Amino acid sequence: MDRVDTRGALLDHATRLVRTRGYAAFSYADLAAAVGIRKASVHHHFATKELLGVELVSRYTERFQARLADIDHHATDPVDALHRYAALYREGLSTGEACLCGVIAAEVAAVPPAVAAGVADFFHLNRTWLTTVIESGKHSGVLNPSQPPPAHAATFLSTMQGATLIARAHNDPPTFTITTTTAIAMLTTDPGPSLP
Amino acid sequence: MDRVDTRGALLDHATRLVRTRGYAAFSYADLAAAVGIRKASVHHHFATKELLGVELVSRYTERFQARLADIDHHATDPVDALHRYAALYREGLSTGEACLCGVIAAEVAAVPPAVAAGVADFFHLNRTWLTTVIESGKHSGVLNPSQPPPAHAATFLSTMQGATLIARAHNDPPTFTITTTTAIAMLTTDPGPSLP
DNA sequence: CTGCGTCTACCTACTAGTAGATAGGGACAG
DNA sequence: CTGTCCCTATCTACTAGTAGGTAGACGCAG
Repeated sequence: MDRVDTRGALLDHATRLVRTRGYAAFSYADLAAAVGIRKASVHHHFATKELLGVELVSRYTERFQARLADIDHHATDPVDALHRYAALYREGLSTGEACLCGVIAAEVAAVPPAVAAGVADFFHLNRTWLTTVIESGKHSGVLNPSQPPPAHAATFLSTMQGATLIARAHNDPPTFTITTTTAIAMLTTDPGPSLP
Repeated sequence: MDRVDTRGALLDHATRLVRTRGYAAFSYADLAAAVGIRKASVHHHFATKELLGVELVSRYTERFQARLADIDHHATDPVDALHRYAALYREGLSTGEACLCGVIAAEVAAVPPAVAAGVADFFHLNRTWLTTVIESGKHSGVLNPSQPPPAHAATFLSTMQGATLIARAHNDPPTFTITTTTAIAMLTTDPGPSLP
């Protein structure tokens, strides 16, 4: 059969399930029902939940990376890039979806080590990209980081991840926007060491 | 019976389990084994998992609130208060424990509504307390928020929550400290509107 | 006719939750 | 002081349902 792309549909629905419910709280039965096939058929495509989890994270990371490349191509300056970056997290919020890796990070002790490693890679990738953006903003003068760019990158990433979870808990996307706008404003207006 | 405080021991162990594994990924069997009684005896103290979850969140919130009151009493100034606030999150990190409410927020769609409501209350409480601290720091001049204090409070809370999850995913508490120190530094050195 | 995708049917282990028995302690009546 | 009654805490043994995973058969396309 495979008239449409069953494997892709499984990955799509599994991604949505994990991003809303978490890794431990979604099952092959949920996934089979969502896609419209039997549980055993899911196992045909992904023999174990761990294998599915690893692919989920790596596909998510690849797609996220592609979005970062888009930002690199289209952003007018580093400030615009940070706003576009925040918009990536905001996208899923309207349907109750938080960042796949942020969700899995919350239950890191309950997921297979290979899945946890993929999540750590995702965070590392994001910190690296943000460091580059902040550095270029510093050099061009549109950003005024008072601390080393890697420290600001870690902080900005943390803010995005936390803001996503908190805004979703309140079902309140506007608060997410206020939070991210504030985080970006703090990077633009900071002149360095405090004035005498 | 009840020679020692069984109920308290159950709450202690359940808190630890949720903070490391998440809500969905811990079971009454785990909890019973951890405390050293049978599963049915856990049900004697907490009839349903939802009841246990609600009490877990409310007890955590009460204790957190008490810690905030301690900070109010002992902090030398608002900057010190923010450092002490960050230390609250850092405490659990050495044993792999993230904020109970941050963890549950990640799987909010998979927990009973009453539990999710408790988590939302926790976040609200924290935003309110942080707003007060930032306002007093603004008035005394040790903090220089460029945005309204409530916006900074939401941002700072998001940063703490995100930093906890990310630092734990990397098993890297030093990164947590860098992140929180940076977040506080950004509040102290920001002079307001950007310079011409 | 081979092989892929799907199915039915099943497995074992575990889930939350229940039923009913047992043990000990405290209150109180005689 | 003793016997009875109730309450709390625990236990063993169970339920129905779900978890992830497996075996083997069917049908269809190349």
